[in-house]
Amino acid sequence: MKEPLILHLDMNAFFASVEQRVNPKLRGKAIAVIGSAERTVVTTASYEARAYGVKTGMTKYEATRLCPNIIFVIGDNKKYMDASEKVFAILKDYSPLMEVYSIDEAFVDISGSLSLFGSPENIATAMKERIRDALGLTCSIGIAPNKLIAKLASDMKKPDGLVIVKKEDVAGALKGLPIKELWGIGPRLTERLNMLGIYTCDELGRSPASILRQNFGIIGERLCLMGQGIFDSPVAPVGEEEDAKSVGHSTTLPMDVSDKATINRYLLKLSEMVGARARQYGLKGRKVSLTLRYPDFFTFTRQTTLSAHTSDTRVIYNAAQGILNSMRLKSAVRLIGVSISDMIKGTRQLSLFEEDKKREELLSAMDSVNEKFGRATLSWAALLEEGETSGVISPSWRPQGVKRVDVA
DNA sequence: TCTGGGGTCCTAGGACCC
DNA sequence: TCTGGGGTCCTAGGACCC
Repeated sequence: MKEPLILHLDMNAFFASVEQRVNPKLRGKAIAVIGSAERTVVTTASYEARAYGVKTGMTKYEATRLCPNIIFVIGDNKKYMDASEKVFAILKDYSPLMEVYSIDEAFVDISGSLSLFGSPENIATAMKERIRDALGLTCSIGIAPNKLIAKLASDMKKPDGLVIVKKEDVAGALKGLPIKELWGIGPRLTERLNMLGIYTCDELGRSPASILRQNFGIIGERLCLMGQGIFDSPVAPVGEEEDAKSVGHSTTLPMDVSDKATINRYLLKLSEMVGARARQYGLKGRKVSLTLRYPDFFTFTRQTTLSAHTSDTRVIYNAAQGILNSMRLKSAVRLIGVSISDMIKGTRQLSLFEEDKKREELLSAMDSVNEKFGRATLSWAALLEEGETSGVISPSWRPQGVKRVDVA
């Protein structure tokens, strides 16, 4: 039986590095990739900007205060998707067991790759060289007996790091390590564990499973094992991913809006984005959720269950609108979101009624145009009419986030 | 000129049925 | 005039991740 050997790769300051590659004027400069022109936050800061303390999640105002010369770049997910795919293609050359974890992270099970490619060091070094040659980008790699420790290891040295934690060194790596460093232990769990007198991973590993189970239920036992560096979740290779369990889009409005007609236009836009993507995936959902956020950031969700699964824009829109009409808004809203869940694989059954058939043909025609010319090219008439007169949705309005997932 | 967007998983409580 | 409990479905919210 082979020793399990898992590699985790994490691209360094990915979006910012891609922008610096594409535009030489940005190289060596403090830049931050942001989501949109206004009401946005830093998505990724370049290392030059990080030196000033600029971090993900900061507002433009905060970033500028720390680093007056910072250059803001509005993100272009297509670029990052392209770079991402090239990176993953390289990784796949070293093992078929490659799991894409996010746009800039992947796990590779290299247990069976050693006879072909040599030592773990050789494999990691080769990957890094090829990524640098092909894309001009650096990454950090961690190699360990499982995903948990591999992810920890890739985080230990940045940028351009390579850290290998052997089986016999796992306990040493966890000794004295704050629990919040572990994948899956966030601020809330850290606080609750601290209250039990548990601060480090080795303390977590030594804690009685019964105490943890009592306090954290089903995840208690897992926590104890994680503290010991035990984690048996396998690498789920590309092509064997599960279907999406929900599909949603949300947007923070350029300004707070209380007018229901305006909110409805956004609902229609978001419903179309959700429906289009669900149809692209061949999925249908039976629950429709509406998320709203007030200016004070109070955020809440209301959902409704449909009588049948759908990916039809109109059905999603009507459901979202129904939810909206059933409540009384306390104030203007700053964010609107629509999502569908409780999904099934869309069975390509023939419509019973001619009306439905026409609708489906229309939807599929719209999708193919959207594929070619971008999401916002075609829209519902109501949206365009209202949008022009009110000016709230400008013709250049582009849904953020949709490209990240949609552009192949 | 405060505070993005896309997800997964788990829990808790109420309705309803047997 | 009281007593029960299991199971499912549904909604809402929160923790966590990138």
